[in-house]
Amino acid sequence: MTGRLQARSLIDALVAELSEQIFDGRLPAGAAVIETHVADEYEVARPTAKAAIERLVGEGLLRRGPHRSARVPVFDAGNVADLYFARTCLERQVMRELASRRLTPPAALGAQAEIRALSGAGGSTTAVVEPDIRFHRSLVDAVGSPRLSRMHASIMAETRLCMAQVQAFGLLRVAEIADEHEAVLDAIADGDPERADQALDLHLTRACRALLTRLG
Amino acid sequence: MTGRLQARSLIDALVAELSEQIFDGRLPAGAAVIETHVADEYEVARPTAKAAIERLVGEGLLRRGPHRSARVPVFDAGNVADLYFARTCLERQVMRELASRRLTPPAALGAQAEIRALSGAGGSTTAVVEPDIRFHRSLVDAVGSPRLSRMHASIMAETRLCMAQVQAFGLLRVAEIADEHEAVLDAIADGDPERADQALDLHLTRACRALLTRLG
DNA sequence: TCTGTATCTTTGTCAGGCAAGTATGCGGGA
DNA sequence: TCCCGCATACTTGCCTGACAAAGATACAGA
Repeated sequence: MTGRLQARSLIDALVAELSEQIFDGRLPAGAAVIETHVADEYEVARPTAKAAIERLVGEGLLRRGPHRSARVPVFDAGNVADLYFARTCLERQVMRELASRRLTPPAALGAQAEIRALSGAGGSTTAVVEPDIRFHRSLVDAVGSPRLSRMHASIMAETRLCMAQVQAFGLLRVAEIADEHEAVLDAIADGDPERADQALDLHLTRACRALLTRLG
Repeated sequence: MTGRLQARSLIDALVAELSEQIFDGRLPAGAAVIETHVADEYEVARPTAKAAIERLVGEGLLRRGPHRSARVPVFDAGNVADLYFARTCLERQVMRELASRRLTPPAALGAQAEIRALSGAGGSTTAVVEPDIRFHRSLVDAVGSPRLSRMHASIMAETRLCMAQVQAFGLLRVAEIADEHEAVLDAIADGDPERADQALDLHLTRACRALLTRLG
């Protein structure tokens, strides 16, 4: 948990703004993010824009080579597979750890409850993305490792971008997601690392496969 | 594997130089790394020094808050524990994966051979650090996930810094390290994920415990 | 002793500019 | 017609120099 008060520098604000544009598609896949344009648009100096872009590159939300403008990454099949492989790697071990401690974090339960509610209401499927991410994040955070949380956050940022890009909302039924989450939580509550591991693996494998079929 | 040819910008060179200074202790734990000093020392402009420092902060080799100078992090017990926890998380899953594929990368075998040779010669124990890191890195790289390799590289950079700081060389016998590595490789070659997982867990747990006892 | 203030250090951000590298379009030669 | 080399425009890498703002420090006063 970061402090309640957060000093936001100009660069921080720019990073946040650009992130949002990337996530909601205003900056489409493959679009060039040019330092001078950003600087003009937000009325900041070029070094400020540059720093923000470099930070986004560091977080994986933008890619660029030397002397080339940064671009919003386009996810191909290999990229999606790698993203989910890395994510699965992290989260499987986390589930094992949580199960061996029988630790079901309240935040995860809350997020799960929200997803359940959405599945009943049959509301917009895009609305499930946010609590879903929160569910996974709260599980990872529960093990209490700052480094692990940081790595996971980075992976999830990319995941979110990937989902937005592939327009993956509606590919999976909300009820299925809720059921799979439930299975993970049950296994953790039972203190069964092996089952928790497999339940999570199934959950992510399905999600990944849905994305891959959409990509062809 | 990155390309054979690498365009090194000034900032890249600075990052490399500062990294070395941090690793070999010329910049001791807690030392402040001040933008203007770096700029003067290497005869570059302050923005250049700033960019290099920010990159090192991003890699975890320096820490800093807003309006405060960057500092070489000091590792306390909690920090070491977290570092090894995150590392173990990653590597355990990797070993499982490699074992299920029966994949023993040649680079890992080479590094292991070097360590064996050192254990026979009874040479300087500090010399084991480099091949040891190479051993673990080559295993992670073998799964072929760029993201995973990147995360691991970041963790290992911190690990190296931590070991240098605690002066952990000589805490463990080279022969023991070699034996533990051998156990991991055997389990992978046998296609036994469970055993590979546990062999690696033991290896890292021991290393971590050695560091922790040194810290008191 | 504690507190408030003045000063110094260091970072955040800016403006403007030159050099170097990359992409693009055009014209000439095979 | 197609391919190759060349000139141009665009973009980034790095620079100098500067001012404002935030932390750190030391000192004087209550």
